[in-house]
Amino acid sequence: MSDYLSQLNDVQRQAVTTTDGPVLVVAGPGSGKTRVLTFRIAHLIEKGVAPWEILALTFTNKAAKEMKERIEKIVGDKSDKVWAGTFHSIFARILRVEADKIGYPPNFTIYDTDDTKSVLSAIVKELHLDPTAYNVNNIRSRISSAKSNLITPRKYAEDEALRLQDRQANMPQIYAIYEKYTARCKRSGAMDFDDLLYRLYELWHTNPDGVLDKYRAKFKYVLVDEFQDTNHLQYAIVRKLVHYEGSPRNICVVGDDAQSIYAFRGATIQNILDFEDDFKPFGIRVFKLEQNYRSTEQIVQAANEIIIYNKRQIPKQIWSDKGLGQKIKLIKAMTDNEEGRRVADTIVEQKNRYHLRNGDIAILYRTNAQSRIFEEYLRRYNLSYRVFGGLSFYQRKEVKDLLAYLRLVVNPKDEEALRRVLNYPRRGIGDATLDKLSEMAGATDTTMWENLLKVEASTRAKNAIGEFVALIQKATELNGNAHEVATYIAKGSGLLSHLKEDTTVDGMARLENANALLDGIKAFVEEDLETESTADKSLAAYLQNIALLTDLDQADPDPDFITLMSTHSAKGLEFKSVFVVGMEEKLFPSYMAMDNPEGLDEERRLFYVAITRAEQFLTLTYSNSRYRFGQMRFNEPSRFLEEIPRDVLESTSSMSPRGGRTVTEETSVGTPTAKVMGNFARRPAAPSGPVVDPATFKPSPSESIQAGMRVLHLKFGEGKVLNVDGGKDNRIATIEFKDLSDAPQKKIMLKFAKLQILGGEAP
DNA sequence: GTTGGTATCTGTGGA
DNA sequence: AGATACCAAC
Repeated sequence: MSDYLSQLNDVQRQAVTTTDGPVLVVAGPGSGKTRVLTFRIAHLIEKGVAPWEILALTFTNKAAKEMKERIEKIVGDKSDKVWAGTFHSIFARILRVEADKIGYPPNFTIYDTDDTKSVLSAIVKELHLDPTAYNVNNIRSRISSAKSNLITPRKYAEDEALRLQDRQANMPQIYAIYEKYTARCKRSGAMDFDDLLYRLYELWHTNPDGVLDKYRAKFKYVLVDEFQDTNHLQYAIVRKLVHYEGSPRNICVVGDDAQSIYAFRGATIQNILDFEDDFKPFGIRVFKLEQNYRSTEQIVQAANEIIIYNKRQIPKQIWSDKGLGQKIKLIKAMTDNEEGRRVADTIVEQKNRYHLRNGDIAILYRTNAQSRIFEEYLRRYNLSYRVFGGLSFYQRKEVKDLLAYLRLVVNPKDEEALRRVLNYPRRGIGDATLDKLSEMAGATDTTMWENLLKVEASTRAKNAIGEFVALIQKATELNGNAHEVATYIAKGSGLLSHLKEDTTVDGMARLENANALLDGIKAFVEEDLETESTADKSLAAYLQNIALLTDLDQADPDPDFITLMSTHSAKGLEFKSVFVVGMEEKLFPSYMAMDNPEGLDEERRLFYVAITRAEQFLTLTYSNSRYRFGQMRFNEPSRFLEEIPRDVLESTSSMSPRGGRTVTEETSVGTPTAKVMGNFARRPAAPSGPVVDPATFKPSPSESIQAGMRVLHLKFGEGKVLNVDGGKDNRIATIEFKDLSDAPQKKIMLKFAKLQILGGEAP
């Protein structure tokens, strides 16, 4: 397969074939980013680079999976050997091998967010702190961001600025919690999600036995996807690997500042800027992918104009040649219920009129909690759908309980697992005993497990503990595969019979879930048994396999389903028809982000991500009222709706008389939508920009715009055309606006531009 | 220690 | 509204 290069445009091809030295690819939505990444890897392999010398890091399992599949299509089986995966999974893989060098067992447990929160609340209790002031979510995010910025517990304690912030937030003891939490994780042989990064950094930084040099020699080519979503720590790790004296610096990062949506967990687009600076002395090449192959022009135009409202961005102009396409549809509903019904109605209509399949359609929302109403209507209309995100299978209580037993068999130090199941199902070991155990462990720096048989307790408790320990030990001695051990535990612990006792509907669902987990373990043991006789089918291997999974990986009986997911998880996906729902103030943008400009910009980027998922049809919906916190709330339409250019909007409004049918009136295309926009809360337009009175504004034909002219723009006011680039349909003007102090120069696509010529001729 | 009731908080996003 | 946290009674 060598004609793959012909499937690329010029810039893409350069990004693929510039294999050596540092490369930054700025990739707009739908610009073929994954294609560039996968072709680049394939190209490296064809050039003779060994697959295992290539490291490709992504953010989500989904992205990693897609990348691997696409590489396989080009180079075949060799693709297996490429180190492609999420930051967390690749780093976990390395850490398992090197664990002993940093004082961890190779079978270390990975704590998920729930485990972390549970450890934290135990610590808050032990330190006799007020749990209302010490909110575990807040503590967790403080600790997480400390780790992401390479601040150790000791440094934290010495950092006056951080300590002051904590005092002001009424949580002066965070530093102590951080220290205790770190110690407890280590004692439990456990790492949380941040530790998977942090400990790898520590490993490479301290470099015991020259371990870093080993990986530097191994990974000759490094690629990072979604670079705009990396945090300081992730970049520090990557830099350790490729940025050193004598390194060939074969690193390629791909990202889009406009799609950075994880600042809330420490991601920073500063990394892109730093990357440019760090590698400038080493001949960095920058490629911008600006052609969008996904969406029709009006969707691209809307996206371009929205993102202009953001303060900081890398200048680029995304364009499409897919034709104007359909206008963006706007649906206004009176209630959240009506919103659900009308989205379902529109889906039925689109399916009929355009012959769309369910799989062509997605409903995107800001918060997972919004999915319920859409589910109800889709079910009522008999439309097959699937909800992604939210409570995943592995987060359900009954699944976590069984998993906790299994974790304990693999790693008896795991305190969280022990706390979870020592008295579940009930066997008469209460909080008092648990507290005593914890205290003993803390005092002697041993694990709770080691103290189980020594602890002072009632006869009943002591007997129960004895049986419990015997059960776990016996499971360990079984030495069977994952499924044998799991079945033994599920029965022997009384967990299954306990679940069977509950005959309510919910109770039966729980039993089913526990059985589904056992089935899943069985499938794990049996898969590829013939082909890979050497594959590790132990319980430890199973747990490692699932620890970093998020989505429910069940085969769907009906593969043609409508996708329901959060705007965050939609990144990287595309659908013919996309519904972005709940376009309301305090919801999208989220109330959490509304009070600061950075937060608002991130919400806007999130909206940008959402609308650029659409290939042909984009529908935005909002509701006047919705239930939140069990109460009816009234919200204004989202400010983002106002930022969409009116001439790409088509609007539909409705009245739903009590018990009556929906009356739908379509506003004709092209009519100025003042009537609709009149419903919006009025807000100043562009940040600090002047607003031109639309009544007196008369746009000139775009062909007549030439360099040197003075022009008027509806949002940015008066400016001077510095130059005009590109030909025919895709002429792009660089214009300096005198009233925009921050970033006066804007690139504007003339085809869509609303510019009025004020004077000044082409020289 | 367990049970059952009431009070309280939560409800961005994800590996 | 729904889950969890907490408290008094057994």
